[in-house]
Amino acid sequence: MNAHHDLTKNQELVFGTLSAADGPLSAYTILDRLRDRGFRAPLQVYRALDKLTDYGLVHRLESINSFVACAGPHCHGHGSLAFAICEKCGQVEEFSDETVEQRLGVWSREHGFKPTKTAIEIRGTCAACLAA
Amino acid sequence: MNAHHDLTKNQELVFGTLSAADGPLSAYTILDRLRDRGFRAPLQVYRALDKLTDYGLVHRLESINSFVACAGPHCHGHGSLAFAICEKCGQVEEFSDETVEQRLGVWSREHGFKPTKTAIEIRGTCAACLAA
DNA sequence: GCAACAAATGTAATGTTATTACGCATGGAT
DNA sequence: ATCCATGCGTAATAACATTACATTTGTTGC
Repeated sequence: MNAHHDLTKNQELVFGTLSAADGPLSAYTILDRLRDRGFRAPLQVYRALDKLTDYGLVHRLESINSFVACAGPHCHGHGSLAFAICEKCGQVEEFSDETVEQRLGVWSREHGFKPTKTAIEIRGTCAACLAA
Repeated sequence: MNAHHDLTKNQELVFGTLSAADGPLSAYTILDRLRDRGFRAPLQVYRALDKLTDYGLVHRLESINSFVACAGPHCHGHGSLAFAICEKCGQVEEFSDETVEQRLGVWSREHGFKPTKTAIEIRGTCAACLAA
């Protein structure tokens, strides 16, 4: 589940759209951008997104109901990524922190909680927007 | 913004509903539970929830579009709370971790990012459900 | 008290996000 | 060739959230 997947046509289109975008997109925005490639229904997008997130190629930003292409190879092998989302410009920075992961892991172990998916999302204003 | 607020009638009703619930509720579930108290429209709920979250009495769980009453006094004075959400039974545990907060704060400072709201949500299976 | 202003409310309509249901097509594996 | 898993197309609907506008209530200063 970690390396080059053979994406289907729809998955390729959705992934391409997300990769080309300069920020996160909602499923419906993706749909709109793929209308002239034959997309007609939300489900076509959601199905592709499901697989792409399974593969780890795409991340869902829970707090803004949007999706981003994975920032790079660094995100593989990490249990939990973190995102900083600028509410001014919409840009997202993806990062991970060993210590944070570890602390959340400790909490889970101590409480007998078995985690499957972790969301860490900081909303605020990015450096560029603060400067402007 | 930290102590005993005078809640309005609607805020009281919504807060009461959330406090009485044994887990997170969606806005529409709250609406349904308050129909016989005169609630008719989603906005009545959303408006109350906005204030209650401002006051820190209620937290929004971004990853499941739901709301919970604050677990206790410990949550005041914390920048970022964390939640463990059981996908089996729907129970939520609220906690905070100094180290996690600190690490995310460090990242923000180092990247010139000014955070306003942070969501940390672990989804998985709780101890009780694992035992069953 | 009362005018002026801010906050909260009621209601309707609409916008946005996500899923269910059903049938068909495709591509291996036996 | 049949079976089965996966993917696809389409329509309908469910679930979540906001905008707009009119009215009421509450507070402040006079």
